Amino acid sequence: MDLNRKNHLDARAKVLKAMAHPTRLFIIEELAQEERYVCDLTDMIGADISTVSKHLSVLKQAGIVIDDKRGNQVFYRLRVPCILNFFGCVESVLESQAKAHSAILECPTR
Amino acid sequence: MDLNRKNHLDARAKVLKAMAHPTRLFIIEELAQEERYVCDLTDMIGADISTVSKHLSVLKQAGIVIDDKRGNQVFYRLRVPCILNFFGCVESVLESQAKAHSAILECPTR
DNA sequence: TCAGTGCTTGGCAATATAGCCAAATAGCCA
DNA sequence: TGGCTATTTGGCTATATTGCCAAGCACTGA
Repeated sequence: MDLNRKNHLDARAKVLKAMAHPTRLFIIEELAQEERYVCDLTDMIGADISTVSKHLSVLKQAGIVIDDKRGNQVFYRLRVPCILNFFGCVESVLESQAKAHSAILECPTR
Repeated sequence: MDLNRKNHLDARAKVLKAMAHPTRLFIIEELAQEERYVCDLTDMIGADISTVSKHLSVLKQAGIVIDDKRGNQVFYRLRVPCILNFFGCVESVLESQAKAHSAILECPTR
């Protein structure tokens, strides 16, 4: 396989991997509504604050969110607002699982 | 967090997780062109056939591909052809990493 | 029925991830 | 300065993932 292509696949896989966790998807959805600071998210998620902080750091590393320190709070927001457009097709996959096992599906029109 | 929402996040995370590997992204791209059988893909990827078979099984479990046995070959194809639409936004994330670190980006028009 | 091809599964070692607690850091305000 | 709040980092254990080899299974064709 072409090295250039390999690098590209690696880069895309990293972004997807960062998104591929329920807590991080939750964070992405919330940040799509409005920016939040860490304690905010921690209350909603109900995990240890250090756990939430680490999830945020994964998302930041992947370039999905950016942080903004104000006083002693750190606010996070989406760096790429379209990130949720993403899910039209994920939803199709999920619907397909609920349906007949061999069908090839139409794509959603968005 | 609402249990219903949690289940939904779990389900979406599973699909993303299945996609979040360079070899599996490669397979998805190839299958977007045309169906392939396992040896085909193995040659292109250059890993052990058992490794490729396991990647295919991950994609199948996630509902992303379906298999079709003909003779003693197994052909795979995408179950949800739109899966590649997915990447417009992933590309934005990648471009954003190449650019100024704090910018909020426009979404691609597709 | 037997050998050969194509694919999957089991088992293993190496590596990565998740989540908690405790400790460290940074900024605020008295 | 000292104490407080908000957040990150280090360290740990439990668990999951990856990729190889070897073994097994399914189909084909002589």
